[in-house]
Amino acid sequence: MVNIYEIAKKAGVSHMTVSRAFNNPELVSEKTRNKIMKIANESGYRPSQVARSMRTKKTNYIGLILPDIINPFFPEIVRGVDDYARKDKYNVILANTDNDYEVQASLVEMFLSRGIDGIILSGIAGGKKDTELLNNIIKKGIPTVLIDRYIPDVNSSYVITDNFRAAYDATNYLVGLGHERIGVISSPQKIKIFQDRLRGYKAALNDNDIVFRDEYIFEGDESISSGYKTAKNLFTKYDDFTAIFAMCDFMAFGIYKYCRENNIIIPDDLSVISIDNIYTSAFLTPPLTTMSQKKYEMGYSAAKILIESIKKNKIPDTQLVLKAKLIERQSCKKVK
Amino acid sequence: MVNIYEIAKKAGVSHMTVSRAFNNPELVSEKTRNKIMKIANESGYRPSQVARSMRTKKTNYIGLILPDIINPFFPEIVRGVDDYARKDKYNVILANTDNDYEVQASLVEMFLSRGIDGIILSGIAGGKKDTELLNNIIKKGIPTVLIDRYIPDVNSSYVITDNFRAAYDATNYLVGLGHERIGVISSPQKIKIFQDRLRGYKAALNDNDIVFRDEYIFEGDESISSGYKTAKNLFTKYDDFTAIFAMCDFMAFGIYKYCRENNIIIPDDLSVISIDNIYTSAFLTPPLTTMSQKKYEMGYSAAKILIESIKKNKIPDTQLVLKAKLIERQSCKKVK
DNA sequence: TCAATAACTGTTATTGATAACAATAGTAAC
DNA sequence: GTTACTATTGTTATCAATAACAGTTATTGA
Repeated sequence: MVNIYEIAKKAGVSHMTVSRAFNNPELVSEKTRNKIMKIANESGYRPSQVARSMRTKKTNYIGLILPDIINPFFPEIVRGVDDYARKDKYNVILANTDNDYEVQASLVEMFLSRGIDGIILSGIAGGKKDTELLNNIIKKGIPTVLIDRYIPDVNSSYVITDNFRAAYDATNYLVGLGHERIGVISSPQKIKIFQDRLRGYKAALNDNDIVFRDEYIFEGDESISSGYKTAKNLFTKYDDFTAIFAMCDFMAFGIYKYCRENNIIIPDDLSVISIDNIYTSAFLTPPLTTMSQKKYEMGYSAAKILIESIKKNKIPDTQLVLKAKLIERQSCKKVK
Repeated sequence: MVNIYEIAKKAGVSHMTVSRAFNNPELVSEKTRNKIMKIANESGYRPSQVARSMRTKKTNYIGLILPDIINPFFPEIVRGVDDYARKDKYNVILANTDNDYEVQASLVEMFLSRGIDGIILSGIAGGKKDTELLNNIIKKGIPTVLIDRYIPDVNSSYVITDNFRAAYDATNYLVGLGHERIGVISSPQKIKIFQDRLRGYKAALNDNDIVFRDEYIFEGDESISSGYKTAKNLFTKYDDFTAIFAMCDFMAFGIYKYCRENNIIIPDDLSVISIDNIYTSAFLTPPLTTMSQKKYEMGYSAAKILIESIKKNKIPDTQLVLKAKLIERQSCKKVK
């Protein structure tokens, strides 16, 4: 690859003038600039980002760490991040962790060593070690934004859904259809945002004078298979639920599977509502009614918050809470 | 961030010894090495990848260009790429193009300027400009591997499914169930791999002494909505198909939607088979019978081919063809 | 005991850009 | 004609590492 000195030589100027022609064109006379640009084009010259990063201490890379891109919750987030980032000439380094703490930690090491400008962490679990890791990153002064998670006592930026409200609205919708016995297929309660969803469920019941029962809560792990298993548990213990509130679409997929295999007709025998609205939920039979999370916007906003703070050279401190929206399809029905 | 000189100073050695301790530990005495490593750890020293890249002309980055990560065909590929890459300490830069040629070209520019070590191109359309772009990259000596595409007359590496065979097997499976009037919802025939699929369909008909009819082919664009529209076209023109072969799962999703809205029962009234096996196809009602493409393996192998060739410092020249596998679910039925 | 060799460690140059400061030329004002 | 200023361009140092080569010990064998 041709470098800045060769271009300078061909154009009969110093390399600094070439550098300026690219980075501060207003400092170079139009005539010189045109000449330089012409020669640069002809020679296929491109300023080396590596050399530039060496000097400026900025790489224009942001790291995006998530559990598993195969989970359909994430691609839209990734797309949002990439779209915003590229507008500003940043590139996204994607990495999957499978929620493995060691992997997460080694990725952060790798990113630091690469001098990336900021990190977006999606779906970090929030245990003790995660908290420690996050604190460490923040202490090092690397701008970081969380997506779909927040960690109490850690002062970091994040973008989340109003989870309390989403669960409240979902539950309220079911109650509005006449349901009173509503089971919950819950995501792990050790994670803060799922506690918020449970609180939303409780609050909605309470506001409708329905008694909350702890034994109606069945906890899974966010996978389809755990939705299936948990539904099975639920139905072996009780057979009189008229509705289920699942905390994520994936677990609703598992419920659908269980119901199909056991001749439980959705929505005639059972209403199902969940939270997420992943891309294929509309194509289940019946199409899934769900609280749509603004996944693309979460990614887009997180990238915006991150990159703006990188440019201002300060740690981001924005907390953004987005509203979920009820997508009424056909998995819920009025109870007789 | 602390640099190599500070570590050298603290350890009472030259910076080269520190460099060697990290890169060629066998050249440094155990005693010195341990001391250096201890000090490096305590100081939180990490060799700067940027400076290293500056000198070695290798960045350990690979670029992954694809149309749209939201399309469920791609996440598994991405996962495969990332998994292989990270084993070898490479990181993946992800970028979406929406099949826009300009975006594609500017990404390639960006990647070149960043000095990435290789490119994986997934789902490149294959028109004249794409061919030109690809030829350009190859001419520059940047290792490149295509996924799910190959371009005639361009001598590049690729990883694809045996598309002829996949379509042949799908069609043959339908014929085996007694179907003779089999419509095709086709992906764009300007793309080579889809021509191969059509040839597979024809060959299977031919081998079973069924006459091929051009007017049974309806071309869509790989989206769900085009599957829907194309199905509509098909059913307004004909009402006696017993089966449809869709060239991708997404278009099968569209067919399902059309059928649900028009009281056509799958598989009683219509058998549907397709190619892909994206993650949620198993959760349609009825679960979709489809030829599973080894998406994860495609990504993994492409990364392997690419990175191995990067390490050997030569252009990759491997063409890998993977077999698709029939996943028999419940969308196809014996015809009476 | 000394030369030859092996095992380590060090010095200097280099990578391709930008930062900081220096210098020059040209123009306007006095 | 000199000064002051602006616009433009140039020189040198710097960023943090590795490459290439040079040196220094330590060890071995005759």
